[in-house]
Amino acid sequence: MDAKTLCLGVLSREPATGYDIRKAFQNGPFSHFCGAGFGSIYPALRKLSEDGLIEECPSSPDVRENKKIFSITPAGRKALCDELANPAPLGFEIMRSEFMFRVFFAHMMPQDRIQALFNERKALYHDKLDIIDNLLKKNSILPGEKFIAEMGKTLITAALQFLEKNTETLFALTSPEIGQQP
Amino acid sequence: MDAKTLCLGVLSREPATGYDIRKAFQNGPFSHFCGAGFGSIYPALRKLSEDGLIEECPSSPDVRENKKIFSITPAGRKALCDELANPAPLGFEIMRSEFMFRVFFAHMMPQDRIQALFNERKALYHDKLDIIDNLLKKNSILPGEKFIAEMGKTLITAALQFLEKNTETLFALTSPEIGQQP
DNA sequence: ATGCTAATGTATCATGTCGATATGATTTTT
DNA sequence: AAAAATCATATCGACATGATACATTAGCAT
Repeated sequence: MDAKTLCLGVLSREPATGYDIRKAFQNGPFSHFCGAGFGSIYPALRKLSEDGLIEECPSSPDVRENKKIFSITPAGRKALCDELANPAPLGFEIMRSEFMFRVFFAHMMPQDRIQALFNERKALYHDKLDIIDNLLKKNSILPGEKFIAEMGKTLITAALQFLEKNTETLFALTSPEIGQQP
Repeated sequence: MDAKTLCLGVLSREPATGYDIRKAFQNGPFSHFCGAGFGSIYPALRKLSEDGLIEECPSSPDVRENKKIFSITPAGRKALCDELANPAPLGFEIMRSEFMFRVFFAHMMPQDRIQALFNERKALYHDKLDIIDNLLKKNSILPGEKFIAEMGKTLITAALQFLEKNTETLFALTSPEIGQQP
């Protein structure tokens, strides 16, 4: 699932600029299961444009110059449908967590540093929950979108609860004084 | 958190070949929260070697020729500790799921295709649970490792339960006959 | 024995992605 | 009116990914 398909997916909902698309990945409805940066988005938009899957909306006086609003074309919508229905085995299901990597090596870290990690991670989970809760408040939400938002909420809530329940257990098992052990 | 640090982390547990490291990311104790392919691992091992953070074990007659077993050096262990204790804000916490991306657009897909997706994803979750359960059976497991394995188990179980509980809800909300809607 | 398949192992390449950065316009705050 | 935040496009180097190539070893069936 490359950046082109991701952008096409975002644009299938409503016309948007490259900037808007990035927001959809950062804070928006896609933020908890996919993403892309400018370095992927702008090249993708160029290619999609060349292939006629999206097109630039005609400039209008009330829109800032050199701001490019793209909308999906019928061909683009078909391409997205085809890609979605593609029966090839599911590709990525990737969980990458620097938090987990660090906690994995808890025995090599000073305990106050682990504590800080936990607090930081809990705060981030709360932020993500807020984003999702806002999504769920919209009444225009489609079934698939709703399902995925609720799935995200469930997973993040589970992570949060796990952290809250098991923090003390971990601390009890790691000695406070151990920091560097070369 | 780059490939070098990831490899260093794996090697801090026991000496390993590039191939072993990849297995640790694919099926091993790191498989549910980080990863890297050969294209990242071998260059990382070369650089770590150049920097003296790991070293190649001397060849022995009972080990196959041109098989390179690396072990972490004291300098490498120190570098890992420093990196782990680094108080810079946590970097990645990335969830990328092609499954979620597709289900998000459930209204554009034939219902039997969604059903197939669900089954495929459930099977993968079960595989991952098996891997983690095997990790938890080892009695040499360290506290951090155990914590992360149990966190992974919790998250995957939550995902699985969510899918099982809510499949029917989603199906009820998406019309069976809708496939392509251009 | 012999052939066959799967697993082990190192390595590289084209392509794509990430994070940082540059640049400037517009809006909001002070 | 100045300052700060946000909006918006774009590119660059460094790195990651997935595919592929190639060779060895182990198991195992015929």
